[in-house]
Amino acid sequence: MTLTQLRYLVAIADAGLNITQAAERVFATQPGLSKQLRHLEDELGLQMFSRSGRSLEAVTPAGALVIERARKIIDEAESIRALAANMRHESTGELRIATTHTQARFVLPPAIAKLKHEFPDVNIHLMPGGDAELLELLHRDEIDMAIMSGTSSPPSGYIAVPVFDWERVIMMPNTHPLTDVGDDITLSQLADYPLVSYESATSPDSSLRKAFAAIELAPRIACTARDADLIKTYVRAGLGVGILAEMAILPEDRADLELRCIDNLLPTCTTWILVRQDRLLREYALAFISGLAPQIERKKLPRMLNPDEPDQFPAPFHWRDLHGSNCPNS
Amino acid sequence: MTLTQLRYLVAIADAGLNITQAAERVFATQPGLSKQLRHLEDELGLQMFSRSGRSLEAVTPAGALVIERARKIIDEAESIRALAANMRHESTGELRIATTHTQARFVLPPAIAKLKHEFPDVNIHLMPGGDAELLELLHRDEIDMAIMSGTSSPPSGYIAVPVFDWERVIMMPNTHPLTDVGDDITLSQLADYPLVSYESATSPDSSLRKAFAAIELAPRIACTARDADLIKTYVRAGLGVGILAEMAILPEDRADLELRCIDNLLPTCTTWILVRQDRLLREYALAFISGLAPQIERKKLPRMLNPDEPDQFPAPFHWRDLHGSNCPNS
DNA sequence: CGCGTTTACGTCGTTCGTAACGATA
DNA sequence: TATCGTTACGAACGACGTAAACGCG
Repeated sequence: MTLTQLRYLVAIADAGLNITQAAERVFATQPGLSKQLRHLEDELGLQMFSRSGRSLEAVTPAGALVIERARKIIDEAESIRALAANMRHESTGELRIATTHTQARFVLPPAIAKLKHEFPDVNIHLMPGGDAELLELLHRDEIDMAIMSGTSSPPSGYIAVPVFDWERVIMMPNTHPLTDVGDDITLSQLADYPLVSYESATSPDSSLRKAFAAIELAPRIACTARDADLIKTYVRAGLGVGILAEMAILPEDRADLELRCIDNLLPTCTTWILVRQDRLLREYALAFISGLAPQIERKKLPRMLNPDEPDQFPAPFHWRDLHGSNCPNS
Repeated sequence: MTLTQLRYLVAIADAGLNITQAAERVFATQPGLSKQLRHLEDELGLQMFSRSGRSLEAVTPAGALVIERARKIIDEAESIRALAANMRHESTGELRIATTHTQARFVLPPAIAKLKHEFPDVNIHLMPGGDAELLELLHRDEIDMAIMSGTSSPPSGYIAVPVFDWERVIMMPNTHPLTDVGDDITLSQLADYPLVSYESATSPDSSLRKAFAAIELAPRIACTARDADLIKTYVRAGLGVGILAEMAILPEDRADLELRCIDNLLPTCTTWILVRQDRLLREYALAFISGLAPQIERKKLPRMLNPDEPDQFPAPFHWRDLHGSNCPNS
């Protein structure tokens, strides 16, 4: 059993049992992986994958157990490498962040700029995606951290660093009938108009749907997008009332769009940074986290990320307390 | 970085930074380990050990972190091998148990006989030792499990399976003055005579000493031994009153020795099986555990030993409830 | 001078890539 | 026929052990 064999094994598992594709991902040749897989299976005396003909069909129960442990091993090995790089005060490397559009476009830029300033030789890769995709990337270890939001508790199985709380606001053209209602708009009034919001609003357990369901109404979602800029475009086009994150509001939006805060209508969201357990982060990744979440002391961060001694994270700030309110009616 | 390098690294650490000795333990040559250590250090770009001249002096802080993770890795690798052997229903292997003399002599024999009957091809190694040595062996991964007892909670950092509860009894020659006192002997009466007990009684935080300290007396320990048979010998020789585990009483002891139960004088002891976390046990090791601790269902055992889902262990039986009482006065 | 580490060197095993082959949809 | 996995083979590398040299107590 070698580390290489285990790395190949999980690569094959992660590539959906396609050895050729797995070989590309680990920068090796397909026969190499085939042979190493066979060697591993010979040594352990059991098949990791069930075969039909020559191609891999499914992961065997035994294989699943082995893969699970193999992941831990390569995780720890990667941690050793990261640890060594940290000890050498190496300031080059990669930082792969998967996140939603709103975070990438409106929240992360200052933190990334700061990071680039402190660590100019770090390559930052931003990967946009929906929540499920982010978790999948994190699980497959293709990213260092995922940054995502939610109204309830964060997904388990990862370390979740609370970054900040935020509210949703509504947005409509100046000419929209709802502008005459005044400052305090209700959910039932909102239910009268088509809405434009994030893709996640289509999920039946989204906080938006649940809020409407609580008063026995259902929102009419005219269209959805992952992209806050697209939502604004459709709102401007008159497709409906936009519901989006307060971070997404730019000063110039106020020129032609009417904003309203609806803090009491929808639950507060929290943005988390998700990190794999037992994965040691590079120095610059820690710097990035504490740059994004200033309530967390930089030097306490390593201990907080250690799953063995679960130090509690401090309560996050509210976005508004740091960046001011975008709400004329609050 | 290879698994071999990591194995060599922890071997060197465990051998007290003596590469030659480490080489013997891993069945390799000393230059081989030297070179692999150097390669690892070169690749990681940092020294695992500080050198003075040509010999290793101490573990560097970075080295300690690496070794810690390396241990996890070889642990997981070992688990994969064990898992594979289990899946193949292989019934050969080694079971290395470190335990105290009392357990080995009076408690384990039936369980070991049963194990040998079920798995005739398993080699069982029993290693006697004091509590500290057992923990050290367990930490160094030279044994599969440690079986030891205590009155308070078990040592942390390991999985502790409670096996059974037991009491201490006192033992003296027929001619001893205390035999006239009657059934209810008190601590202050005991304090009048020299005692013979286990080595652990010399420790200032032993439950024996603490029990005496609670009534502001100190026991006079005439002599101590790890070995219950030795304690009996010295009691027979008239050196003092023996205090030992009720499991250590044999029927023939009643012929020339007087026994008394002192359940209310000293706290109840619990015997635990200690297992390393994240270490997968072989099938026969699980069979041994459930043979020793019948209150634990065999099929629930794997889940209970998984540190991720801490299933509670059932409360252990009392020794007496399974094996009858050795006490004339109870 | 003994103990322990390093260096040097030759051998052996293993890994890896290229290329050809085979099976499958 | 395109795709994917296996087999074959040769080259290169790396690991290992033996033997000798080096420092240190």
